[in-house]
Amino acid sequence: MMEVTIYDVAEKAGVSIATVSKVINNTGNMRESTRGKVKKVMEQLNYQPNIMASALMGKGTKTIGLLINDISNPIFSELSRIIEDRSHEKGYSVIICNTDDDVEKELKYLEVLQNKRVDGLIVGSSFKDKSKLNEMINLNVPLVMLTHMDEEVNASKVAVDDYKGGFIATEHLLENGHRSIAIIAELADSSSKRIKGYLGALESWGINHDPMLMKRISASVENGMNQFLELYKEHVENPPTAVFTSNDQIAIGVLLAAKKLNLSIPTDLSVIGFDDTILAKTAQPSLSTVAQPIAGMGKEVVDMLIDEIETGDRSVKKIIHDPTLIIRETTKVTSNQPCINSDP
Amino acid sequence: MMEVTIYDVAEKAGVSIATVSKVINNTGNMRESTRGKVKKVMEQLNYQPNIMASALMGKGTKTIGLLINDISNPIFSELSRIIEDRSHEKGYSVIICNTDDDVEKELKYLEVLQNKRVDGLIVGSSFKDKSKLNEMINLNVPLVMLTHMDEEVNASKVAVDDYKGGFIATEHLLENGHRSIAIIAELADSSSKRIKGYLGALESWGINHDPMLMKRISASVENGMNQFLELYKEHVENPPTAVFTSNDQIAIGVLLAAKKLNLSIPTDLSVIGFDDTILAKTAQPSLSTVAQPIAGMGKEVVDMLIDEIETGDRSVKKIIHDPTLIIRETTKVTSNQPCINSDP
DNA sequence: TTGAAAGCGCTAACAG
DNA sequence: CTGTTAGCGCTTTCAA
Repeated sequence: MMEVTIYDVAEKAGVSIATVSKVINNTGNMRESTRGKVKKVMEQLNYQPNIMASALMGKGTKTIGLLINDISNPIFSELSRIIEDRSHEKGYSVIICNTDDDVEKELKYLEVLQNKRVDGLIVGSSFKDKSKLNEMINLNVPLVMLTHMDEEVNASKVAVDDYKGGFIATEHLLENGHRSIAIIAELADSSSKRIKGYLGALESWGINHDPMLMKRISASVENGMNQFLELYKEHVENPPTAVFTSNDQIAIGVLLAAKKLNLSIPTDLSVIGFDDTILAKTAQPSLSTVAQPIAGMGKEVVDMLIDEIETGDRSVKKIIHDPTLIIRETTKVTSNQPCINSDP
Repeated sequence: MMEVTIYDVAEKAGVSIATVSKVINNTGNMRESTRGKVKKVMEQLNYQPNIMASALMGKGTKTIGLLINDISNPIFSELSRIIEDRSHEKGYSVIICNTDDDVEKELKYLEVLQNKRVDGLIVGSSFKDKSKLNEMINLNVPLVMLTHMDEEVNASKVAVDDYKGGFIATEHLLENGHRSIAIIAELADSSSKRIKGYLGALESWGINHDPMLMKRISASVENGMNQFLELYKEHVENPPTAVFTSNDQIAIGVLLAAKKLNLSIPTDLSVIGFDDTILAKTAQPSLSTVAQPIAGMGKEVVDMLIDEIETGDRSVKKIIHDPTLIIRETTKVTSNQPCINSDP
């Protein structure tokens, strides 16, 4: 059951291994008949070039590393799907790494990826140790950031304008008459920008921000639910009429909590999420949210990375997409009456 | 920015590369002081052994291939998370491949994975070309099937008892008084077993199966919705009172369709899904479903595979899990009145 | 206890 | 147009 090597095809085709190598890589000149003969033998023998060997010779591994927080989070699984598809189309495989926003894991994965000699990296998690990332960049490893716009990292990036996303979400709520708007955000860099957008919108409407209405948690449906339950308990006498969450998972949690509390949506409580994942579309009532152009971003990020890999061009590019407000049922104004204004 | 190699370490430590190799692999005997000295130098130089080179020498690549239909499907993203975690714990990386149940892609990925010399394969999609899989097995490639129990493939497997799952879901519906139960199943092997379970339950209750109530589609929320809309149109005068779907996504689609049709759940229509993904938990009303022990299965499958890889033991093992019926709101009997019986 | 040397499968000058 | 040859970084006898 020995692997068939370049020597086997060379022998069977009656040529040298150099010739075979040339037909594999489509390089050099040679008689068409020779090329054809070799190709035929390769097929007959079902020959598969050993990437390890060619990688050893300085060719790439045709593999990229994808660092994300957690693939089971719909935003990441949807992104990963696009990324894997596009990479595969272009002849690359992708190794996934779930960092869980954990410094140890981030470093460990970077190390693993490094000694597997991946051709490039897509960093889709808010990396804790930016210096390590810059170190990789200095090592000339192609690397592009996805979704996270850390200015400290000197790499190409594709992301959505998080500030704007937070702003339009909050503004939408304000336009619907809400004045007491809570925010539950996850503990990640991108969320900070969304929070700033929220703050910015409040300010531009001249509304004071109540720090008690801002909570930070790690992203999960359950945490979202528990956090809102708690927040509500803290404000029973004067609960917020709307809540903006930094992602859909948390928003779904809020919806679940609202159900427990017997609050009707959107009358008693309006909710708006972020990401426009499948969860937003399938929620009942369907979830208003801020959409990121997932498909486009996923494609761009691999195109940028592969371009860096193949051309060697390391110039830093940034693509920032505008987020889109998706209004669904959780923020619909059901009557002409705006929500009860809880402004003092 | 040259890579540091075993030669650099050897030179700086004043030993031969053979010695360095031995400390890398923790093999051979040598003076403790030598080992310590070499280790120190490796750290100083931040030396990372090149896996390509050692793979060339017949050592593994510490990489496994994961073939699934579509990572953006929650059941697969949840499974992948577990699988990647466990693999990483054991020192392996995982390359994901979305086959989309497409023969071409399956074959293409197999080829790619093969010439990347992955150490083993987890096949979590219903592979069309079983012979190709058996071919890999004959090539002595460690391979374990996940979720799919194709008897034609001679490999170890971990799966859930799909027949039983279909049976208990349907039986639950029957116990709730339903007699006209539709089934919408995806076009995959595992679904066939679920369908057989459905048929078996009907039969054991002496209910005739109406072929018009059975539909096959590819899995997605949208397809589920459209299919149910169509099915309903075909049966306006006498619609089914319950529907069993072969996965949660389709069930969510049915829920969405029911909303459009103004059917109240579970009174007018009861729905039960399969998989117990996040979609089932967050649906409103929450979705009854058949749970697979995702976490356990994910762990088992990598443990089995890595065991095959590392021990060389190719004996075929099968682990079949019992599914669990999860009753939530979409099949709750809300009053003492059972559903209207549409039996002739 | 250590090292010299052969070779894994492939690429890339360089010769012929 | 084709082949010879010298490595790529590592592992593994085998000898010292």
